[in-house]
Amino acid sequence: MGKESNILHQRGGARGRIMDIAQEAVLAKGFEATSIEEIVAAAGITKSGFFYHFPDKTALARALLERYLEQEEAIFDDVFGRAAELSDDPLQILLIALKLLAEVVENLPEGHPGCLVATTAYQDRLFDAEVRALNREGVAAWSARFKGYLEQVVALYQPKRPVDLDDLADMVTGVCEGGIVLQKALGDRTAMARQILLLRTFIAMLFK
Amino acid sequence: MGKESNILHQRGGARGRIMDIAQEAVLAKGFEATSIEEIVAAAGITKSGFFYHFPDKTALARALLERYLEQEEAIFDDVFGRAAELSDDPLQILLIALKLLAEVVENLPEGHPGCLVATTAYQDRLFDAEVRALNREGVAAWSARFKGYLEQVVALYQPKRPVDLDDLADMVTGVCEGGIVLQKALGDRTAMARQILLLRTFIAMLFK
DNA sequence: CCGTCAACTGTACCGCGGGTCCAGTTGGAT
DNA sequence: ATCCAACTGGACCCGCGGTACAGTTGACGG
Repeated sequence: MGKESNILHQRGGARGRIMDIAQEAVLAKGFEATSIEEIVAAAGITKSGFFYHFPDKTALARALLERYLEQEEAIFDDVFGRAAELSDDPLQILLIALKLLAEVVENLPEGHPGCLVATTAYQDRLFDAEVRALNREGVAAWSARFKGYLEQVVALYQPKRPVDLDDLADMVTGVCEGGIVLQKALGDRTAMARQILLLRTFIAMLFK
Repeated sequence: MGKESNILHQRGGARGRIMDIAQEAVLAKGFEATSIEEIVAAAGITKSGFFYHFPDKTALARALLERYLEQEEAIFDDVFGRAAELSDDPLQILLIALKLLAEVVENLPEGHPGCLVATTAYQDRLFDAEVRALNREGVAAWSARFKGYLEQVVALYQPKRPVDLDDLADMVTGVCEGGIVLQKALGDRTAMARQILLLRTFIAMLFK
């Protein structure tokens, strides 16, 4: 039968399109509420096409989370990489990176669409141990990254108050996640960026 | 404290039980994934019994959110009320209240079960404008409360850095929400309390 | 020019469960 | 004895996840 020609169809194949559509829907409605039928309708394929790419719906969930974690790592690599080109001082790098992160988030046209880690955490009884482990390790990797930067900071700067570096590293993730919830609940697309910048102020205050 | 719902179990009947069971499931699986059949099975009633209490599933969502917001207001009233009995200084009251809040959260046996506001925000396409408005106003009310306390603080204490009071008020909510996500994702029931205490440290640092 | 393979389509089917409708029952207060 | 709130019972529709499998299409290598 004649293929409906959408330019998007040609680029990247159906698998990526399925995942893009599914991710958007999952972040707005939850995983169970996102039906395979609506995904394939929006992707311009058939149900059979879906099951060619994913053995079942849980495989889609796993693939979404894996891809999301990779994308986030890439964003952090980019932001901290750009920050490291602008300064040699670990504290400055961290503060610049947080500024850049706030900018990245603010420049998203519709605001941050939501974090798959948060949705997964709030629906973890839907998923198997593998997906839950993936989520746990994803967050742990973020915290480990931030803790690494913080350790470089405390090697040079004495914190004004005693703080647990693990908690502070977790707070970077936590403020992002909380900022997204605020943004979605309040319908205010600038909330997340403002929360990141406020955390940045606190970190600046803590070390100088 | 949630004891009222237990009383309701014995006196009133199934409505409170339905809501308790539904809330636990919604916070662990999402709204759509929580089936009416599992709720009524756990509550020991029939499907017809459910629809006697709620015209449809969305009415359950609205009732859950309304009750949740009231319960949270009661917790904040309690925590800030107890804090106000221990000091007359607005900053001390705020710091004591945050400490008490961390204690309340830490003493929950299974950790914080999750925030309905966050689940609702992450599934808002499931709900109508009324539920979304309820969620927005609930968060706005929390922020307004915290901003009120902060205004009393800045009337006496000069912040060490310029901060937007609205953003700081939002951050109390945001850190709680982010802390819950961390807790769920990491499987660490102490994460939320530690995040609240770290925010407390930052606020203390900001004002003295 | 042919064969192969990946990437699908088309069709038929199953079972579960959300949701609707409504008629009937029960136990406690008045 | 009556009334009503709080249910029960059962029939029904349909959307959706998932299965099964045969057929189609177009690019590419030999």
